[in-house]
Amino acid sequence: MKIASWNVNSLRVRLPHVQQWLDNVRPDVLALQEIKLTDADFPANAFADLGYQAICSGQPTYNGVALLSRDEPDDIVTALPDFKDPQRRVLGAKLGGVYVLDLYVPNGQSLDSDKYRYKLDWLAQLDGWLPALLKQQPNLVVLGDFNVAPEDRDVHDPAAWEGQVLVSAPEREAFRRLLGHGLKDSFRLHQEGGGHYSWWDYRSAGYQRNQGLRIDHILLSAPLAERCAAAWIDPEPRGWERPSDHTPVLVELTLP
DNA sequence: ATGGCCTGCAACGCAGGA
Repeated sequence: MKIASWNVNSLRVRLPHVQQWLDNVRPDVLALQEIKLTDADFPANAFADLGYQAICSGQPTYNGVALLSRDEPDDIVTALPDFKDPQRRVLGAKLGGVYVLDLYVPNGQSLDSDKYRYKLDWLAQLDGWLPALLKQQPNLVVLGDFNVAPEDRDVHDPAAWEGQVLVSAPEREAFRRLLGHGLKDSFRLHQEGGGHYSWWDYRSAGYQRNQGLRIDHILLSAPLAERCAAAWIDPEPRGWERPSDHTPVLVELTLP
């Protein structure tokens, strides 16, 4: 079972890339973030033509998440429990033998911003939910745009980024707390080295110079981590014409 | 060099991203 995550930075603009990539890679599940459109405008037919069922939690202009799957989605959730939030950043569903929780974690903007506080509160709320969710759904995949580079090896220039949003100590601690529930960062099950990124700034030719961050992640509960045959980043779409600033991240699970 | 670029919405610049 191949599962992927991609922040597309506007599904309206990126639909041709998503279609092309699905056709090339044929994942069983693709989780999208920053679709930036409403449920009414979601292009479900385009995905149906490629053999994917789709569910979506969208809003105008900002945020928005979606799940594309070959299997019928079940047990759908569209928000963190007990967390009033008009921003659409959460979509969970049982797909085949696994439960996939698609997240678009708040960016935080800067350490002195209200949005940073919101980001930390949001991550704390997620942290509080995980024990119950793991109990309900032992085969759990928590994936998406976490907007956190967990370690310095996930940052092209740690000195330049030190203390900034996406790498600050409280954000990294929040990320480590998620792993404390037994979730594994799938990429690090298979790759120890640095220089592997999922996002490159549009400015300053970041992609061409491989100056990026690894902020998109696929976390696996213990039973799935044991069955993780591969985890990788596909940088190719970032090099296409008019790309998203993120590129897809993937895992291959060997399910019984 | 504390900005560069991209998107959406609306209005001819802003908010937001990361």
